[in-house]
Amino acid sequence: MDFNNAFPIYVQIMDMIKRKIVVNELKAGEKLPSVRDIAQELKVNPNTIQRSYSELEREEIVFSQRGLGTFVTQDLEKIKYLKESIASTFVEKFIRDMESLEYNKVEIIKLLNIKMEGYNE
Amino acid sequence: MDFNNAFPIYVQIMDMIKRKIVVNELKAGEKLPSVRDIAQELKVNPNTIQRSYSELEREEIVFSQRGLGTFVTQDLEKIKYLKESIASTFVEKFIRDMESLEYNKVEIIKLLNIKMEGYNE
Amino acid sequence: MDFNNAFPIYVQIMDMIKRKIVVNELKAGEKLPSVRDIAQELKVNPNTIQRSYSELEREEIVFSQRGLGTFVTQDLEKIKYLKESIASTFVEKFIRDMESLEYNKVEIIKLLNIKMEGYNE
Amino acid sequence: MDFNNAFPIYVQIMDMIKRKIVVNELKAGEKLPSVRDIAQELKVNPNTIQRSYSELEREEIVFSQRGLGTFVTQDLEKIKYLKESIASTFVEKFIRDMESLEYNKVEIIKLLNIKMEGYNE
DNA sequence: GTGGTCTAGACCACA
DNA sequence: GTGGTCTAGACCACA
Repeated sequence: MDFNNAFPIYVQIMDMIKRKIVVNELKAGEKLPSVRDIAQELKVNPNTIQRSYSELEREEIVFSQRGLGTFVTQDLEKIKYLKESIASTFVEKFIRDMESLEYNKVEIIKLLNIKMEGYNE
Repeated sequence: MDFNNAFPIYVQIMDMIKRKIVVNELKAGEKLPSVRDIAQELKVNPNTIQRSYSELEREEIVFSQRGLGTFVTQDLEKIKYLKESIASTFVEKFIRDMESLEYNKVEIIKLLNIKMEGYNE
Repeated sequence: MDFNNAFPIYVQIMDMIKRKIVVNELKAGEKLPSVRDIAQELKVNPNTIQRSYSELEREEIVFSQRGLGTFVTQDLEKIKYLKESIASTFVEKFIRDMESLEYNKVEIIKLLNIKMEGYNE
Repeated sequence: MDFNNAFPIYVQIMDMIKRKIVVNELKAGEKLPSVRDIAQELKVNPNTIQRSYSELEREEIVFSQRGLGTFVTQDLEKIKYLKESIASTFVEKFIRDMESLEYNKVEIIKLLNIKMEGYNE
């Protein structure tokens, strides 16, 4: 993972963890790596990871237990909702990009269909 | 305009100019700002702008005339093609993002339609 | 090597490297001297060599690998083609020169034959 | 005309005048432009032109007459010989270039023929 | 160590 | 004034 400076690093780490959660790479109730481990792996300051974890906890996507660690929420509805809201930002970004090129609704759908023609899934 | 460090500045400037060209903010044959002017405006070194302009010239999106300036190509087909290829990268990025969330083709189109319901255009 | 001012230094360096490649002095896949080494040897600024290398990479005659160095292409066809196109420019220049002296086709061939009489190869 | 620094300017001017003589742009016996005129036109120091003229006189290609000016030689044989020796340098340069690419006699003639196929003259 | 990018500043060619 | 090239020197990413 490498960071860009468009967003704070702690936000980029939050996004990475959210992505792992919504694709079940980190399962409901599963323990996240320790702050120290992840800090070492990503070569960032432990305080930065701590901040990511606290914000995720504030968003109720993870919860921490003193002396045990930090865990993915057990609330499957919450995870489903998280996934939908991430998808939502992708969709909105895409529409904004295409409209900045002055493509209209019909054209956007058409281009998307053409590009996905090959895909089965 | 502010730069992130995910891509070289000269590439980000190229992208900005391309965007202005495809939406006709910079018209076919129109003179671009001088290297020095744009450098001052964006607070980057003139060499960096020079690099952006040279690369754009290599891609035949602009052409430069010594002592006169740098100009948008006169080739409308070229501009049309540029617009389509930028749109193409947006579409591909979007599909990749959605698939990373494990959405399939039908779901992607559906989400897009829902989000664009409000739009008339 | 000494430079004349008819062409940019970076172009003259490109030509020198191309010549070495087509006569197998630099073999397919072989590592080129580092930017810094060649800069010191030719007493030009590393940025100028960097420019030569980038342009050669754009022409797909060399490829660079971050942290490892810059290498001659592995594509023997490409090298063969390069040799032919350099030869082509020599032939064209020669014809232009001779025609500027108002020699015709038959005379050019004749003069060339006379001059090469001594050669066996 | 623009100069490169591979050869002294006075030599480059000599070459230019020789070329004009051998293609009859400057005819046998014709007056050359005055040193001052040509100096002004080429934006070089009159002494440089003077040197070119003196060298050309030493080579008996021009002759000067006090108070009248400098004139192309009347000796047509001399001009013919000059033309042949210039052609000779072109031929030799060409052969050297092609041999540096490791082309042999047969290949050189062949390439030349191919390139001149289209020409009638 | 190796290539890649960027700034600062100079000078040139061309109009 | 405008683009083009070059030097000097810094810092970064990657191995």
